[in-house]
Amino acid sequence: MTPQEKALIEAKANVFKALGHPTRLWIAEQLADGERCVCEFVEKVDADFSTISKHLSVLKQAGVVVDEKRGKMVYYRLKVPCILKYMPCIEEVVQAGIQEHIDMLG
Amino acid sequence: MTPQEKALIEAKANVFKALGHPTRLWIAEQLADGERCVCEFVEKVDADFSTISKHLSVLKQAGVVVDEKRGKMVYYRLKVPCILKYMPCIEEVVQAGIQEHIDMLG
DNA sequence: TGCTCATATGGTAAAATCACCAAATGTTCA
DNA sequence: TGAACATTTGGTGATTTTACCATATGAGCA
Repeated sequence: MTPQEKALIEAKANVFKALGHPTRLWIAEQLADGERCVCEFVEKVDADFSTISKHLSVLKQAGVVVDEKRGKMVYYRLKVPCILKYMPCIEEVVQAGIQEHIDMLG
Repeated sequence: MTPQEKALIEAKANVFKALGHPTRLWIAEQLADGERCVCEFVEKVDADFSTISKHLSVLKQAGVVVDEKRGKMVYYRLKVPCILKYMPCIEEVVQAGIQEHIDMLG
């Protein structure tokens, strides 16, 4: 594996890792139909302002979202919306796991 | 958010998390064109047998791969191949980040 | 049965992640 | 300018992840 290949796979893994936290995944899904300000997330998740802010920073640094400050507020949106096209496949993985679990019990 | 919704998003995040490690993502990509035995991974990655085995176990428990023992060897394959279908999008995220970095320097 | 090979599991120390609190920053408005 | 607001940053302790080593399991073969 060349250093370039290694760097690429690390960057890609980093994208998955960023989405690999329930709160961050939820945030990404919230951005499906457009931008949201930070305050909207804090309102809906029962978590500290700073916690949300740090999650957003992880998503931003992974390249999943971009932010824009307008007035007092900061708005976030998906940088590369195709990310969301992934979800049906992920749900398929989850469903397969659940089905297997049911089969095992039955 | 209902308990069901919460459980679903946690399960989905877990799939992303499983892919969110360079070695595990690499393993998943290796499985693109069919099954591989554990020994093949160990050969190509410079890591301990037990390390690879544990990564495989994470992927398995997340529902990404399935294993099958045949004779002395254990073979792994992708359970839900669509996982790989969206790599171009992930690469797009990464590329966008790199481009931005270049622009910033230039 | 006993040996060897392929893989898994348990233990452990170092590093990373997470959520909260407190304090800093930067923006608007009086 | 100064108060109020939205968000970020720094610090901390608890928990999780990771990679290695040593040991266990389980299959095939002598």
